[in-house]
Amino acid sequence: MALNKKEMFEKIDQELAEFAKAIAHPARIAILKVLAEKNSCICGEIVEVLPLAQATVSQHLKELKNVGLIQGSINGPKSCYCINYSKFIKFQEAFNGLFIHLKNQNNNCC
Amino acid sequence: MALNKKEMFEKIDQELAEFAKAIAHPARIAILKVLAEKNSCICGEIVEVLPLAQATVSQHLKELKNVGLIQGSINGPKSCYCINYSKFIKFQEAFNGLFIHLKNQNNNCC
DNA sequence: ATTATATATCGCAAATATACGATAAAAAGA
DNA sequence: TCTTTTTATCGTATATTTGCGATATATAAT
Repeated sequence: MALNKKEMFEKIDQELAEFAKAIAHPARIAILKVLAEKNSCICGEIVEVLPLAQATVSQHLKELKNVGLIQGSINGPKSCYCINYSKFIKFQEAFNGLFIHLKNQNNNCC
Repeated sequence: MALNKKEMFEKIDQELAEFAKAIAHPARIAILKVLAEKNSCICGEIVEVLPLAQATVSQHLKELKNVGLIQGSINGPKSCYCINYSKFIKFQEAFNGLFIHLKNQNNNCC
């Protein structure tokens, strides 16, 4: 794989793919659900609930943060994470855009 | 990585993650768009449009087919692909389910 | 029958993702 | 100050994904 071919596609498709990748692991979906359900959103609580090591959870949190779906603030030795809803809505719109795009022409031929 | 930890999460999250993975590459999003826009959906036409080799496109088509988002029928030496809209709607519902789940409780704390 | 065309699959190389133990860093508590 | 607690990061092992050339297969065309 000499070159990263992803950059040769439309930016809008790249962004949507990036977001899809962020939620393309059940651990990250579970993390998002925990963050939404709990009032507090301390990293340690997520580690307790998930069947993964602390280092792995930290890595998943980083990925979600990199794509902008969550934000975190350091709170003494603890880290507080929560969902960035505005970013989330943006991606939901992108998804629905794709869905609508695909459903508008129903040329089922096979 | 001794064990595949993905199986330790809820099935509903696993399924959503699987779908997200299918559209987590701009080439596969582009393929879906081409299939939706064109009346015909012959593999060769997709290869022409995408900046990828035929073997690579064939592989992406296989992944989309495996997850059920598209279906294909052999038509002489050519292969005809199209979107499986019922599957697509099912996944759209799964996505919106997650979005609603996350948006209902807006406990933004950081 | 032979050739051309279209697509799937094989085999390989390189890149990326996943997972975790060990350790670093940073603040709270004793 | 020393210890404990909490989290991030480093290093490493393994798995998966991505990409393509070569080849196999199957049909159409000549």
